[in-house]
Amino acid sequence: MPELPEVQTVVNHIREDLVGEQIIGIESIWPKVLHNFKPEDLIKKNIDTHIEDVKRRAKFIIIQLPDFIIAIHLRMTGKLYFLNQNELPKHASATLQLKSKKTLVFEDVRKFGRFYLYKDLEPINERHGPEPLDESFTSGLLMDILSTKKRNIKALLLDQSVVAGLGNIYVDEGLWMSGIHPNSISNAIPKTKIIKLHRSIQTILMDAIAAKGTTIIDFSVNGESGKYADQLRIFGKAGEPCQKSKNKIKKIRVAGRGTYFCSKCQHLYLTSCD
DNA sequence: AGGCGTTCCTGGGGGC
DNA sequence: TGCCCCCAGGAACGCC
Repeated sequence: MPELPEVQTVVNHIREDLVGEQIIGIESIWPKVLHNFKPEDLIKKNIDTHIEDVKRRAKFIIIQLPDFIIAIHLRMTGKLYFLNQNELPKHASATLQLKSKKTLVFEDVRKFGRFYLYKDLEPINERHGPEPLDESFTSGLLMDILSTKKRNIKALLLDQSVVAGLGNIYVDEGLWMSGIHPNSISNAIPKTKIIKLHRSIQTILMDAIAAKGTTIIDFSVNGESGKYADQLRIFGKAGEPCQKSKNKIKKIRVAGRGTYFCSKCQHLYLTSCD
């Protein structure tokens, strides 16, 4: 399940080859993959324009052209990479044909991933919170966010309109590292713990990007895959001993998601005491 | 406001 | 071995 580090890894991987390219065709093999446009709409707009930049915002891959953007969301199983054989993979949802004869393929087993055509980032910005690795995302900002809401902390951190880019894996990791029970109520968490949570989120995301993510991402020929899986401390480890307390890691359901935690290390804050 | 259920999908795991 | 059932989950949406 691609989250911020996995999306950043994809961007880092394809960016150099894509900047300066021209898109000469788009094929939607699974028609629903194009959420708000048709292939002709894109081609009409695209004559003689070059890709200016490829970047990430929240969990979107942003292909920036002079007058519009293509935003790609991988959802659960989306993969975006340059095709280097003749036949398309079994679960190809769409392809972008480039002037250099390269083909960018979007492969997506569960077909949740989508392409969006927008004038600019505004439609994405208006439904997304701050980037957790931005300078503007301070511990003070996180404190404001948590204290002004009375919400389940895991649900809140998964909410893209509150903080952008976090998903199930990195939320569990962050809550474990900062010693906060996933069922805690946001405005009951003490300040010192919020500072710890802030630092944990940033550390975990940076380490995961450095390791090229957790999810196995097939980059075609060299089959590069994320190595952060080796560094996970809590996610997917039900029944194993916690690294800190040796207590048995539990799996429960929080905010509709499978949630891993250590009942000894992670304190449940339900009512404000300061 | 916020929690919860539903929808979209398919591969894979559990149970028998 | 084989088959069926159900689950996993990001985000949008509707309902209470």
